[in-house]
Amino acid sequence: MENKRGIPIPTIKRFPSYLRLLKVFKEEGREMVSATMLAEELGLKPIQVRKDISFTGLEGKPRVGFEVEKLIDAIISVLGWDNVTDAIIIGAGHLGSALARYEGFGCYGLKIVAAFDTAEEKWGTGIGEVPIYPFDHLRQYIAENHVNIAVLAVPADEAQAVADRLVALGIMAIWNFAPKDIKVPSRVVLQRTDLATSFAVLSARVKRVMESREFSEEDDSW
Amino acid sequence: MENKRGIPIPTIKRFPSYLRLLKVFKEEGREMVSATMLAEELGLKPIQVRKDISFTGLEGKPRVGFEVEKLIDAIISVLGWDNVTDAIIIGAGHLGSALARYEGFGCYGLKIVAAFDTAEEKWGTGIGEVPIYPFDHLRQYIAENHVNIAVLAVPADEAQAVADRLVALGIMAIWNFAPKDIKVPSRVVLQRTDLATSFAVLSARVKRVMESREFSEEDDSW
DNA sequence: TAGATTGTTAATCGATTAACAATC
DNA sequence: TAGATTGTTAATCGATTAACAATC
Repeated sequence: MENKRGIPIPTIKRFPSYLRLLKVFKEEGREMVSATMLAEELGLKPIQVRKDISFTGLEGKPRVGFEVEKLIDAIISVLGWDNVTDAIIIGAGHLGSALARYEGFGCYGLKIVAAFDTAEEKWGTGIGEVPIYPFDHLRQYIAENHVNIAVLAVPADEAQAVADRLVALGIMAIWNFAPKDIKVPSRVVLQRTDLATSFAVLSARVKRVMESREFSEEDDSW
Repeated sequence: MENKRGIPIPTIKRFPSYLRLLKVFKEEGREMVSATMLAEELGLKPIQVRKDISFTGLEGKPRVGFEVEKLIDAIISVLGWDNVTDAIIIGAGHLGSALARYEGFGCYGLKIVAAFDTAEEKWGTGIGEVPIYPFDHLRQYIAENHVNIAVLAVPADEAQAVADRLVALGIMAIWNFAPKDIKVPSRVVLQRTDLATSFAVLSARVKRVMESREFSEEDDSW
């Protein structure tokens, strides 16, 4: 049974890694897999993997583990990746285009159906299979195609204004790639993928390693 | 004073948001800012902002807050963004190219100095200012230019092999954008930016909202 | 001065990890 | 059977939050 708060975010974040690995195992014809083995491959602790899996509700067999296929289905199900969801990309610049072409989204049940941009010369063209429309078509497109998710890939200084507009048009979730913290009403799901955040963690860890190396060198002189 | 483990990762992750906002304030000519105000703007709690700032070692003034400029410097310093670090991009596909062109890296003290790709037709060309070299030049380039950080933007099935090679060539940190969990020795800093992880959180939250809406509808019938 | 804000210490909360009985 | 693995319950750990004295 799920707890009131639902599955913990850290667990959710580990699910895609499990899923990728499980798909490899399935390809290899493996039918059962133990938490121990998954943990080994992903550099996690077995108990953590077991705990994570328990949130899917799937039960394993002592001594053998879990059915690969059922585990895949269970994870896909809790993530809500079993139904394809349409999404639009706002901003067809370098990043927006790269995202529009990204094939991995298919695995997540995400389908990019259109891109929108202010640049007139892009209208009517496309990024791979994804057509590019003018900004002004947003309202009509969202209404006609029942799009719930928008991927925001516009410059930082336009992000808030565009988000406001998306919210006004009834968008339910915004995946924000702009390097800007935007505000949306609480009913709208806002997810950030911020390069700065990710790089900050890397920087801090690199800095720590450098400093510990300096210390070791100093220690040598003793 | 820093604790033994260093600054908590959640705090590190919030620093870039503070930094962006502080720069806006600086632009506007504001000299002092309170934790209360930063919290308000970013949707955080004042106490959390104060706690985070305390890790920089900067002291504020009761009633007024912190000096904007000093706070900016303090955050840049703890993140290690005060010195420019050279980095190379491995893989000049759509994502690699978008990353190579990304201007925001400058603010983080990150400079992309070269890209490497296996595709012969790309050699000698460039992405914006960034030259593209063949894979075989990696060893020489890293040795001659003392590059410590590599941005990995290759297909998932090549990621591990390329990472192994980078590690062998003495790379200190790998920023992995490939949708694959790779293994590196513990001395190498590995940072993932995984679209699947980010989207998983979004999906789970969207799913939760949808389910709660279903419940509300059911509730209506009572 | 009065009151907003800081910084510290303690309480709370949530996730991870440990311990261990149940199971095949 | 013996032993590896599961699932649960309790302990630990770390981050967030609350409470409050200190300060300008």
